[in-house]
Amino acid sequence: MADPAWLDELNPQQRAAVTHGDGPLLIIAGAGTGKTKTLAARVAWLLERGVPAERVLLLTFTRRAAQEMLRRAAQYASHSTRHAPRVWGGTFHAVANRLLRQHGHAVGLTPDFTVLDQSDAEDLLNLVRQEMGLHSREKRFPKKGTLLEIYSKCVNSQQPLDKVVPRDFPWCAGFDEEMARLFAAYTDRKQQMNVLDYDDLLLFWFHLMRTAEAGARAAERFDHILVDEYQDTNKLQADVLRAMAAVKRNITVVGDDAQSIYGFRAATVRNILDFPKQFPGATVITLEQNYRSVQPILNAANAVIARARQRFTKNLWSERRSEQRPLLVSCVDEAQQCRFVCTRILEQLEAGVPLRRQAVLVRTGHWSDMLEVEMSRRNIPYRKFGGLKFLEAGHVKDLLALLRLLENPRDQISWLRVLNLLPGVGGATANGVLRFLAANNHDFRSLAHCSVPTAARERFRELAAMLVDLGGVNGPHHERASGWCESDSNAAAPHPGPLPADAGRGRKLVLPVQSSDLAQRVATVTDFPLPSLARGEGQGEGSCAEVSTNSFQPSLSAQIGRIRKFYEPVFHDIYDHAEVRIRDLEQLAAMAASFGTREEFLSDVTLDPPSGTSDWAGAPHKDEEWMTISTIHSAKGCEWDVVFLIHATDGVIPSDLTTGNAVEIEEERRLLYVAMTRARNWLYVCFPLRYYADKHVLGDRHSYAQLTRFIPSDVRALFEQVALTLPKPASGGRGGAKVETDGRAKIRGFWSPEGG
DNA sequence: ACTAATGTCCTTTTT
DNA sequence: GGACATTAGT
Repeated sequence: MADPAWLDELNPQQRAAVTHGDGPLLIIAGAGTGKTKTLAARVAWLLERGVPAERVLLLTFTRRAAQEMLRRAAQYASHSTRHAPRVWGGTFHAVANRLLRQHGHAVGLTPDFTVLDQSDAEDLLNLVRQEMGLHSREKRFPKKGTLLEIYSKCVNSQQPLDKVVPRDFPWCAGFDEEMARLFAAYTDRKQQMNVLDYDDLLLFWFHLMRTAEAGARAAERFDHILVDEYQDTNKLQADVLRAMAAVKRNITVVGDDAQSIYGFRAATVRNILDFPKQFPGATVITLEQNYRSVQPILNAANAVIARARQRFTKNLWSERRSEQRPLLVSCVDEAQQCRFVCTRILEQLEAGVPLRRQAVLVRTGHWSDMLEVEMSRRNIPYRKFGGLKFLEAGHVKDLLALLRLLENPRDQISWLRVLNLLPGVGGATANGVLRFLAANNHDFRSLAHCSVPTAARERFRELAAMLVDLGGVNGPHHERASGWCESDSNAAAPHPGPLPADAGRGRKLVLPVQSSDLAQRVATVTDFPLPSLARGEGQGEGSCAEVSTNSFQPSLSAQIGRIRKFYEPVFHDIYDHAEVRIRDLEQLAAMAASFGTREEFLSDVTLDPPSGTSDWAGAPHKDEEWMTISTIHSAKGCEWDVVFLIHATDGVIPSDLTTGNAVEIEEERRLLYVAMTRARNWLYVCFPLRYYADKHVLGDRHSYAQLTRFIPSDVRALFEQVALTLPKPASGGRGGAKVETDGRAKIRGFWSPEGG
């Protein structure tokens, strides 16, 4: 077969990677070496060679990356590659979600599970913790966020508590026994609720692969597996992959150990370093020619990473020459840093670099707060990625909770959130209602007979009416004792992770509720099945057909419309600034319009949350000009002509919050490396010398900062160094900062706090 | 006995 | 500004 013409666009290493035949392949692809292009071309090449698109699996770090790659694969468009969209593409979690809805029965799952996002998982963990009485101990028990981190790290690294806690959470020592019990209870509760958390998606996929029949079928399903960003996978993911590739061994992984920045999520650089051992006979190809950055930027970046240990040595080089070295800008304080960045952005814009080709990068979301104010003031449009998410807004979560309830009436977390919306309802009443629901097979119709305090009565009635209107699916299907159907194979064998041994068996639904008068009363009023439900009593014996006659589901938009009819009056009662917030609800509704089913929408929203505040509407923003503000993590895989890294101080990079162990420090070094290698032509590394202490702390104290330790003096020499100073307060406080090495700088609108 | 309002601490990175 | 603990109020 003749090679397609587009192969000529590739350099020899890229071409070797793209045209690699069968067998394991590791591509070490440095920053900007055409990794996306190579992977996309390989997909296209496989399709050209006649591999059916649906037998190719492309695992990426974000769904967006998958889409981009498949779009590019389709661009190498011969007739056969137009099928690229039929390739299975997505994140590990999204693919797990898809596979488990189809084959989950082999590990005791029914296809109607819902997925908990992080905050839901934390809330559930907290609920269980409280019920177990672990919150009131003499010594302070770890908080929910920490608990979930610990749990998650155990699962994802496949290591037991007593190994993880001393190493990564030394301050939580001494609670091992309680935590083990807590995590077991948490696992049980998820079963009762018919929900999976993020980690479960991987965990159950892993166990699916261990079942004889379904595991073999899953492994059979794909002829080729390609994995992007392999350096950011964890042990559990690697185990899943090994099982998926066990039969055909056609696995291609691409990554750069120097860009591994997800250790906090249990990603381990060992996966990529050990790949040749894990897959004996693997071909290793290294891509070193960088097509992105000018050489002076690479020189600086190479110098930063040169001091890291344990890596595939590679030195990036570029044909893009330039006289311009990256700039190292020391500012007097944060305010000056903001002014400098804004001014330079506008200068670059005038010089012909559009806003979309410029970006500001920060270590954590809040470090751009002051800059955002300044940018708004100067009318510089921007979008922010990473940091606070749209989904975390209370009112958005409310609406989603209502939607989830319809999907999975046993979702306690959503119930608690929804019930707390009602006036006069707190934890105790909510618990009572939950108990009541449990006793009535979670049938919405039973709510009509549930008593609640007077203050809540009217709204509660409206809620019940709404749920009954929309909740067609509510019958025997949901009445199995645990919602995890009988396991047909007992392959869900226990392992170091917290999957319970009895995952497949039926489990009695017992809600451990603190005894409270009201809860007892509410529960006893109707602690018997309602007449209309009696037929559903026998453990899941009702046929599904019987349910479906009752389960006409209105369109998703109609459902949301009906929900809003109930929710918006409530919403106005409890939130300030309703006018602003209501737009979010509209956006949510607009977004949902493009989804077919409720399940798809909910899964998508939890597995691939919109990353920016204005990420939702999509098309309307197409033509607008805006620049990017992003966390370094979210900037992975991106590039811009001009990049500003701000707050490059010690204490920010590396963060003061790291526990100080060498592994974490090394990751921070790579973070800096990732940030620097995003830049094509201009790189500004900025750092303020002085920080004003929080307003909460002692008056107007300030502290002094230093440049990050990852740019020591010998590396500094590779930068053009710029020191900004404040002007003398002669002209009544108005003036401009002087850029000592660059007289052109015109910084306007500057108001010196010291000078005034 | 519950809910709602007030007070105090800390504040990564993301599927 | 939000999470958590505590107190005031119904």
